[in-house]
Amino acid sequence: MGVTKIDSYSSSVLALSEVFKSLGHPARLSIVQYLIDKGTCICGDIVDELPLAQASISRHLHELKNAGIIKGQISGTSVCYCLSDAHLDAILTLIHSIKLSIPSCCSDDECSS
Amino acid sequence: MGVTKIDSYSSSVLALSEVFKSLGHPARLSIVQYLIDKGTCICGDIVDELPLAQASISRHLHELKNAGIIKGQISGTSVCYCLSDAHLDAILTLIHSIKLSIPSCCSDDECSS
DNA sequence: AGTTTTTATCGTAATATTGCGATATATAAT
DNA sequence: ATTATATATCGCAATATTACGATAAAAACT
Repeated sequence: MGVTKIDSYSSSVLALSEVFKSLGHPARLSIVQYLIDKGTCICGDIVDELPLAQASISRHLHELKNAGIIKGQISGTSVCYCLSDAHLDAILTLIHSIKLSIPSCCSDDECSS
Repeated sequence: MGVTKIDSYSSSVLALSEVFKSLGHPARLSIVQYLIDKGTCICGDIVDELPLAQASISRHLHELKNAGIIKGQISGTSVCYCLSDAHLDAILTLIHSIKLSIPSCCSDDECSS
């Protein structure tokens, strides 16, 4: 975060900004989108989906879990992740709202024009 | 953002994550909170509110404007900023929802316990 | 026991962010 | 014209983030 004067803020503002920060990276947002679409994932699913090494995906999953966005359940050798329902509705609403208002984007992915 | 493989993501995901990223810093979130409370501000208002130099506040305002969160209207020697109404409702809902679910925080600021 | 599969963690290099002082710019007031 | 007020930008140093390969850890299978 650079030279952030982190101790100058209330814990409420800090906690809130952590949630936003965790969603403020395209890889982590892609993971959330994947979970919105598919419901659950294991780390390997995302490794297949994004052009990042397994170590990097694991770190991003860890950060999303830290921020309370997702939760993981150990199942054999793998860990099954899903969206934690804490802020889920609000996050979905915001994502939907923002997507609608991004002029350069059509429905889901790239624009042809 | 570190060594981000930024060209591997759709413009939709990139734009969306930019919005989240801009809210993911305590100073910028404090500015948004100020605007929720008071409606408008000039740069100097925030300089009085936060323990940051004028140059830093100006940069944060610029980033919020860049992300489409706020807009500024020149008025004499100062610039009057207010929340842009694009994602406003959705952002308010999310902030409210997250605040409710932060266990260590009571109503607005620090907890006494 | 050894091997495979899956995830997590460590160390490190590359890059981004943050914050500040100094300075530039632009309007308003004297 | 000069001064005051308000904001923006530049250059730099300090710190944070990101990504990777290598390796560890832990369960499942042979």
